[in-house]
Amino acid sequence: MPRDHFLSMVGSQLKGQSQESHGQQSQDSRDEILKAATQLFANRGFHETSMSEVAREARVSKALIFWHFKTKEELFLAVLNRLLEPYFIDFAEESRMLDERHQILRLVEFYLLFVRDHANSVRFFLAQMLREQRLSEGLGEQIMRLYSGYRNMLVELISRAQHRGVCASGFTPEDAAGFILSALNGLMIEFLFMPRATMNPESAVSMVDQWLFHASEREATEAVKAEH
Amino acid sequence: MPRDHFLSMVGSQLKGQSQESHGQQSQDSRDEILKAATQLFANRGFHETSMSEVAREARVSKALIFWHFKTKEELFLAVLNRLLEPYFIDFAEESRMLDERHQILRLVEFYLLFVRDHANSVRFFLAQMLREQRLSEGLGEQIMRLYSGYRNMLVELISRAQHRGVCASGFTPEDAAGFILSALNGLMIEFLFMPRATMNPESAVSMVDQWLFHASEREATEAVKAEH
DNA sequence: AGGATGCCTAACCTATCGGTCAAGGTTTAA
DNA sequence: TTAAACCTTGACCGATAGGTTAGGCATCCT
Repeated sequence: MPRDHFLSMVGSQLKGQSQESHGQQSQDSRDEILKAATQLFANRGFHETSMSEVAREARVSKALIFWHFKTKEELFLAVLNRLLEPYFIDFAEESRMLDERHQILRLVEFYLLFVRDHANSVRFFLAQMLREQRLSEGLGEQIMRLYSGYRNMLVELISRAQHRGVCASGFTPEDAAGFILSALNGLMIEFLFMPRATMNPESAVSMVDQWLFHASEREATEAVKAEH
Repeated sequence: MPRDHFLSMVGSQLKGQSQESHGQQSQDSRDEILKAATQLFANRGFHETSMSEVAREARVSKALIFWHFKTKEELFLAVLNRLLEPYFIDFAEESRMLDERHQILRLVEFYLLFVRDHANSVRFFLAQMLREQRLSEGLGEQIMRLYSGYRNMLVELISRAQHRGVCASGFTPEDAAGFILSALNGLMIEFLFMPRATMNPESAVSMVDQWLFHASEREATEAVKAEH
């Protein structure tokens, strides 16, 4: 059943980038600028970051930035793309061999690990989407696509597991997925805002396992480990 | 057991306000300015809003703003206070007569209704805390106090309910409160980001009721209604 | 050789930013 | 009546914002 590449859509990203192949020497400075800009935008946001700062940080003249990117906004969009890259992974690929239960658990674990490991950019995107709709139209769309892609995977997997009778079925797959996502987002919020929150993905995975598959706590822990 | 006013701390707010009683004529213009500034800051954020804009929106000269507030930052803090006011309510007062179960359910309902009715400022505070730590130090503290006040109420109520034997007790009150808060925050996220999310507080309350008190769905619905 | 093109900079431009100032009108109170 | 305190303004200030321009120095093609 080759519904491949649920989450792999690295192409066709935010509008307004489409950077053609330039010469090699320009690529270096362009990268330096992008690196600096990413750093600054992510830590301070769009309006709080000036082009002069970016230029200084990238050790480049301000005019060069405007040679690479027509406007500040275009630079910002390029940065968004850069930050967004790790969000697109090919999940189906790496978990094709697992049964539904382990795929679900892996998916849950993945969400939390991702938030933990990319806390900075997650925080940035959240703030960006809460504020400044204008600049984030494409971004919001993009992230919503990711989000509903993730949700659909969950729904699909739970549905399959239910049909095979290996999963609790006192609810629709949609409701179950919605519930899990709510819980995950709750954990995310806690992690992003409470400095000392530990955010233990293992215990979350174990709770989902108990809830969906009535696994004992011991079983659940082992299930996580078994995924390598 | 008079642990009064869990959430009532309207006094002692953000540093740097302390507005002495001015004459009456000044109060009007001050309010106009605050109203305009609140509007603008909440929709665009601090750096994206200029004093000239505020002046124009309030139909007042820019200099007058600086007569009322020494700096832009001071104006911003005053706005934060204004936005924060509805967050401080005296919950203990209004629910003293209810038993634990209904207090808990009321508390859960309150959280969701509040987020729904103050979506704009919630969104604003969230964005503000995700970005711009500098300006939000006091704010973050303040909100954390509110948040942990809320959590403590939950913990306390669940604990009492457990001791009276009217509440499921396969977990510590702290864990239960943490779980409920995660769920609530998950719903909040969904509501803030998904335009069409319905965010039905009743069904959430009913789920908590079923979970904590093993109430049937029918009972739970009635319990909510019974609170007036 | 020599122009076309690509990469890069110092200097500059205008608009707007947060903030000040000197002065004028209005109350209040002696 | 008059002076002090309060309220309000237009004009102004230096700094910095995003963005432009003219030109220098490579490199490549012919």
